[in-house]
Amino acid sequence: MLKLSRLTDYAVAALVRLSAAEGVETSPGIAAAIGIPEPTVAKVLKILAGQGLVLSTRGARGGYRLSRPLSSITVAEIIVAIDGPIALTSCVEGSGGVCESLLRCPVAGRWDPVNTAIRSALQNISLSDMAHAALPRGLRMSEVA
Amino acid sequence: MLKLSRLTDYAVAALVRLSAAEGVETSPGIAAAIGIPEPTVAKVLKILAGQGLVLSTRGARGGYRLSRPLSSITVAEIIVAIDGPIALTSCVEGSGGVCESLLRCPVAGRWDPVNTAIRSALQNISLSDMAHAALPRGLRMSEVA
DNA sequence: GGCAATCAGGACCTTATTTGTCCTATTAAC
DNA sequence: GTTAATAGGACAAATAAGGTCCTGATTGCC
Repeated sequence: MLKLSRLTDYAVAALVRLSAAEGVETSPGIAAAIGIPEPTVAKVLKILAGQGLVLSTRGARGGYRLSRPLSSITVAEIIVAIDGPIALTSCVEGSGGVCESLLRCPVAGRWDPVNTAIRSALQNISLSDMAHAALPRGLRMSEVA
Repeated sequence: MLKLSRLTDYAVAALVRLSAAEGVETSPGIAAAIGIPEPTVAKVLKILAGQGLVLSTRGARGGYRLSRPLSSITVAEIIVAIDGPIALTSCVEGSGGVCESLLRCPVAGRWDPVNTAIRSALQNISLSDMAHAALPRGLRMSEVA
């Protein structure tokens, strides 16, 4: 169905929430604010922290805060952080495993333009675009619908 | 991992193959040509026929053929045919079921720009672009990488 | 008219992925 | 030292995808 994981959705919600909080907020606090179970939110934040999208402070009075403004975080970054590299087909995963029908496959390697087009589209949408429900820079609704 | 289903991959391979065959080809014939098990290829072809992307002829000497040239079939069409509508999050599926955290969700409905950007990107790549490993019309590699 | 080839449609089982939860260790404030 | 908080990983359950097979309908050929 070409959809992204639910965790990515949670990540966006958490980041937007963090931006609104303007400071350090704890995992349970964020969970309550966006209405998602705490353990799950904690998991997402840990991943985001590992990728450097949020900064964490441990210990009492600790919590998470954004490492940069929403406007400089792209949707592509979040997807990569949570779901891994954006590669629509296994052919381009570069994971060493070669598709067994490669020799006969008439489209071997041909998904690359599709992958790059998707990446490009996602890199041009920042989280602040989403927070404001606006269109990405340079695009008009007529070009996109 | 934001990937599309393997069946979509098979569909592309089958359609490109059908284009090369230039005429009617049977399901087993296509399966042999692209190196994918026959039952699975048959399943894909049935879906494609149902969506009008290929025309089928029943009975002896029957088979499948393209309904239009490759250049007028977009990647988006294939994905929609196999995987259903392109909607990255369940929020926008429009399936009547309302997300239970909708009221608190700070990004409710905000994925729309992302979805439209993805659709736009996929609609600008035709199967003939893939068959030739070329870039979609109007785009240069520098704009996409 | 009968036989063989071929698509149509759906049921079904198996496997892989994703979710969500929990447990233990570590860190820092008071 | 106690409490509040993150770090990291292990794990079971739920969901989705993939693949196979069976039965029925249609058409060409002998």
